[in-house]
Amino acid sequence: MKQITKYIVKNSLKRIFLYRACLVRLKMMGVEKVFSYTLANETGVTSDQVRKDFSEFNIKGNKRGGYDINCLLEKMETIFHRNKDHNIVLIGMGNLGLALSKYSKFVQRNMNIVATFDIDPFKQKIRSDLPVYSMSRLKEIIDRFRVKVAILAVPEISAQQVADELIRYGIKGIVNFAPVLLKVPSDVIINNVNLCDELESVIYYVHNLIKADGLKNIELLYRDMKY
Amino acid sequence: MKQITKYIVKNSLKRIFLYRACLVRLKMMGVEKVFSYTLANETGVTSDQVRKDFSEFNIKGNKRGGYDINCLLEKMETIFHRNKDHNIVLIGMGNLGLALSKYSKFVQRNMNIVATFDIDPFKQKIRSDLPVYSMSRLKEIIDRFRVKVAILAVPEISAQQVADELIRYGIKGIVNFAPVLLKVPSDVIINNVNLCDELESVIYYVHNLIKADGLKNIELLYRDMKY
DNA sequence: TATATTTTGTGATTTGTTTCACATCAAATC
DNA sequence: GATTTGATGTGAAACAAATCACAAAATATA
Ligand SMILES: NC(=O)c1ccc[n+]([C@@H]2O[C@H](COP(=O)([O-])OP(=O)(O)OC[C@H]3O[C@@H](n4cnc5c(N)ncnc54)[C@H](O)[C@@H]3O)[C@@H](O)[C@H]2O)c1
Ligand SMILES: NC(=O)c1ccc[n+]([C@@H]2O[C@H](COP(=O)([O-])OP(=O)(O)OC[C@H]3O[C@@H](n4cnc5c(N)ncnc54)[C@H](O)[C@@H]3O)[C@@H](O)[C@H]2O)c1
Repeated sequence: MKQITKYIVKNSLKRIFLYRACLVRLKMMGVEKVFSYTLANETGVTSDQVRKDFSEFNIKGNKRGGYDINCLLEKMETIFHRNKDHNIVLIGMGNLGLALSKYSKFVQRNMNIVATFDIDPFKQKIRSDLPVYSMSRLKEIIDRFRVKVAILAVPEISAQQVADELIRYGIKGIVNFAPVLLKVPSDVIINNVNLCDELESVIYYVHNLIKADGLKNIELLYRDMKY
Repeated sequence: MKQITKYIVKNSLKRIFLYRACLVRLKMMGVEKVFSYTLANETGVTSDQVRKDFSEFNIKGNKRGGYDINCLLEKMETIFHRNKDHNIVLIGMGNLGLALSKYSKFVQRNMNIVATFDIDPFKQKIRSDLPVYSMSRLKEIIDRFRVKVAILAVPEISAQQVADELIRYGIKGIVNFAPVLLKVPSDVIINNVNLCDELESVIYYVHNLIKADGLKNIELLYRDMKY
């Protein structure tokens, strides 16, 4: 029970994802081991940071020998519970939901959208690899597939109500695309993805960059954009 | 030229977006002024944080009287250059690109996708509010509409090459949905949106949360998920 | 007009994160 | 097998962000 109390900060988690993507690429290229500075170069962080991050997750390499890519990837799989499959539900088969339902990378990473849901009977006829159910079957499916995580792609106005329903049926984590802050119990994880904000912040930085033209240490202006 | 050297950190920028969304909502409800703790309550941060953030952007309120919502919103518009319109191009009209091209919130925030592009002649026939051009017209459109920011929704494999092209034509900021780290000159802003990672991090936190069931200060586990 | 109250704005302090620096070890070389 | 070399791993130091605490100001009240 000890190490559970230790929480992992979003930024280092994000960097770990970066490292992993890079490792996968290197592996495909036939590379078998890496040094912290290889990963650092590829991902735009410092090698210290790479090692510190690894140490945070208790990942060990070989002094002088660097890290074995296979070991590294295996360790990461365990850390991220990727040996198991993860069943997901997707609510809202509008423009965005439809795109997400067709996204093949989720499956490649063992994250399976087992079913999608929409309130609109018309949407329920969408020809797709995935079934589109009416909301009345939500509980049944969540129970059957032991779903713990949901993707929420319904309009702003319905987001809270749908979230409440999901949580009532046992959902513990939501990736929320609606631009609202959901009110949820403290044992439910919400990850808000707000694409307007993402676009707007780029515009903001670009403008400042243009105004600051000629500034030496431009990277200071947007150093947190890195990942 | 003084204040330009001061960079704004992504987190405080994100919080400002939160405050703004909240202010817009309150305004619609007829509210005219707020206190830092009102905003704090609504957005789940502390009132100190709200005031510190405001002070970072040089936003002033009235001692005892709080903040006037209209002034606040106006100030924010200026800070975010929202008095001007911003022309955007969208590259890649696949599943995701199509959804994004139909997203009405961008326009509501003065961010106009003026044209979309795809290499696939078939995609160029998509019936949509927006024109879908072949890549050969990219330079022309970027010049004509003085576009500085692009949304990149092409496959991983083409992302770098398309980014290079965009930058060659003068694009200074990219919201990149392809799961690759683009190599770009230091005066170009990249904002990577990696939806797999977003989903996976929720799964990670949910799992740890379930394991840590009964832990007092659960919020520690995912405090950086807040916004 | 004086006093109490309430909220802002910001240095000071605490807390958190990254970078530095170097001991430690494993391999390569002599 | 001793010595050099080159990498890891991690406390210590430096830096950055969030919280605290309180003076200053504006309003309400007496
Ligand atoms: N389209 C985009 O590219 C995009 C980008 C970023 C964010 N978003 C956000 O994602 C959400 C969905 O956007 P969209 O463009 O797909 O909208 P949309 O209107 O195309 O789709 C919403 C879908 O949700 C369904 N729905 C509505 N109420 C529901 C309910 N109570 N239960 C179940 N389903 C319900 C609707 O029938 C519809 O099919 C919105 O909150 C939007 O702000 C969209
Ligand atoms: N579909 C999703 O929900 C989703 C979610 C997250 C991330 N992404 C990422 O977004 C990107 C697009 O995803 P998608 O699902 O829409 O893929 P897609 O294959 O449906 O669409 C990609 C589009 O890009 C076009 N294209 C390919 N090469 C091009 C080039 N050189 N120049 C211009 N256009 C080109 C293709 O013709 C196609 O229309 C991918 O990198 C994907 O990993 C997609």
